[in-house]
Amino acid sequence: MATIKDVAKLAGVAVSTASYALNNSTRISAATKQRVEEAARTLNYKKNGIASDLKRTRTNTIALILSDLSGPYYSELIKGVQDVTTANGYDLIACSSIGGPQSTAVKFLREKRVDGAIILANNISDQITIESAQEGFPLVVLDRDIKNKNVYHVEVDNEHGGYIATEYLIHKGFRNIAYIGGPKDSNDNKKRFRGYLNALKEHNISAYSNLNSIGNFTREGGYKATKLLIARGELPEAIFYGNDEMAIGGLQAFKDHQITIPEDISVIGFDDIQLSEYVSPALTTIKQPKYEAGALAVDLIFQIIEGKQINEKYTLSTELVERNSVK
Amino acid sequence: MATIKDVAKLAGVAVSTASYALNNSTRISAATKQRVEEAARTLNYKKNGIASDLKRTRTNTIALILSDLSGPYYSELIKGVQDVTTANGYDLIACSSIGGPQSTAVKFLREKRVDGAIILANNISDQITIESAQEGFPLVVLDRDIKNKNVYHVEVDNEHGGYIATEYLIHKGFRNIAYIGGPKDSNDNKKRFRGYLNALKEHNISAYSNLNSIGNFTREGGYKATKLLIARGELPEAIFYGNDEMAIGGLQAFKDHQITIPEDISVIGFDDIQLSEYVSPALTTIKQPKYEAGALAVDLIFQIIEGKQINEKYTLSTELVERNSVK
DNA sequence: CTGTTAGCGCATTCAA
DNA sequence: TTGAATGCGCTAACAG
Repeated sequence: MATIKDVAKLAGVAVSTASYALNNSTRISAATKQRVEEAARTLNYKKNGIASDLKRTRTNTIALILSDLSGPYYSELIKGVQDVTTANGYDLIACSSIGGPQSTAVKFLREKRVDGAIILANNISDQITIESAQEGFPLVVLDRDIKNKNVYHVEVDNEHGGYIATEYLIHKGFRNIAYIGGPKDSNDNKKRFRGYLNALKEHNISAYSNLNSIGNFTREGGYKATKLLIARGELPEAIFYGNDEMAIGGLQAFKDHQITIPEDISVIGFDDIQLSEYVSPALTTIKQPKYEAGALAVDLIFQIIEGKQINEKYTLSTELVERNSVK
Repeated sequence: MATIKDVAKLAGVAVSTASYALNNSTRISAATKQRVEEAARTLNYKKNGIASDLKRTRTNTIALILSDLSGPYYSELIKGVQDVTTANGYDLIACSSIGGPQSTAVKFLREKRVDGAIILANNISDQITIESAQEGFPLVVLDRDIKNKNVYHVEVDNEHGGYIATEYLIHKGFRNIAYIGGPKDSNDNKKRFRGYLNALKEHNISAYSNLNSIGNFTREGGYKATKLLIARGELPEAIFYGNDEMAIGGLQAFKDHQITIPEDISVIGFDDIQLSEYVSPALTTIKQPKYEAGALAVDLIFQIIEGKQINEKYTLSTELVERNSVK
């Protein structure tokens, strides 16, 4: 494996000259540059990026920590991250936090292998996040609240989203509205539920018997929770599912029982995942500004890298998407 | 930022001792080890992974090169890659090849930042792939044929897949079968088309007027190609779309024109993406063994790293998934 | 415009 | 069991 030394030797110049030539420094004459490039080509020289990074004490890359590289896929959000990173001339790598402390994600978080990181991974502990955050290593968290120096936070307004979902159902004339929620320890879920309660309270409507923290944010969870609801025999007029996956599971359960949506019962979800447009009926839901969240997250990283002072928390707003699952 | 020197100083030992202690060498007494670990903790020491990698001349990580981190999402394939990588104690990072020669992917491919790479990115040129392949840097390509030393190749049998798709339609009694294809320069597309032609020829059926390389493998491309077909006025009895995305676009176009599937015309796709199960009607398609392909790809990397001799090409077979889009 | 040289932070060899 | 010394490959300050 040829190193820059070999290239320099073959070109008959000093190592530094070779380095300058290869890195497009202006201080090198065209002739020398040519010679060095030619030498590099004949030796099939490839620079060792690791050595380069070590020397410069920066990597020019940002890590995106995901709970699982194989999905669930926050496509829009990643697009936002990707676009802004590229626009700033940085590189982006994605890694998974499967495996907890042994995971690739933790390795990258801990070992200064990147210049900053964005975390969108519920399976990474707050502790690891806090331990990794340091002066000069900006960390932006997207899916939780962490109060800690050097940890910044972008979130969508889940509470208000829960509020407008419920408000919408109330405006449609429903009074008996159930909330089928996700995991108890999910921050997003808590906030959506709170929004739901607030909207009800504002209209002096009492909440439907609690089905929070039963659906687990999965399609299957939504299916089972809905089956349970049906088995109880007292269906509400409308259901607000904590996320679209659960709502889609619910749609399936209703279909199994010949209950038609939205004629018999109205359904609203949360997230606006791609699938929600394709299920039948198309799912009315709350859309999150995912692209913007991703873009903002990286933008914050760059601001911190540039030494600017920024807030430790940013909140983006949600929006109703009307489709066909509410009567 | 504390380095290992600082830790050693605080613990009152030599740097090497600190290194051994931190890396669980047996040659360090328990007492010393404790002292070093404590020092590391109080200084909030984090090792510099880059320096470590440079010294050891290996990174213990594999790169997965994708055309775009934000999808299209080869979920199953990535899962295969991920599982096997983790099982071998290696780390996995994903990076995108958007931006061509300036992309993160190329940087990782060229600069020895990883111990091996798997390429699933149509937007990376053969030339870059070939240039990057070297002794000691195994490269596995998943979406094209490259004949070159040190480049290995895992593919699904697209030709046979195209064959069984067409064969299936013929068996259902159709004679007038169109193929709507993807990009002209796509290897997968070429092979699927060839399989289509072979099946027709075997039954002495002539091909429908060529619509190959019109659909671009995108939903929108499939939509437009189908619109064109409809505008022509002479609909075939059945259509074989080069991939599911295009087929789904086609379904939409037919819906726009009140043409019902499969009553009026039969449709078959290729890939078995997640969505194909949810569209209406559910899409009959050809399933690729994606998980296996991903798993095999990494497995090959490890075999090469271990110095074993392997074939330069592996082919996996496809399978028909019957749903409701063929009459 | 080009060459000499000192580290970047760490792991590891060799002596003690 | 520990410590001193070396160098992984590269960049950049400095000198010429």
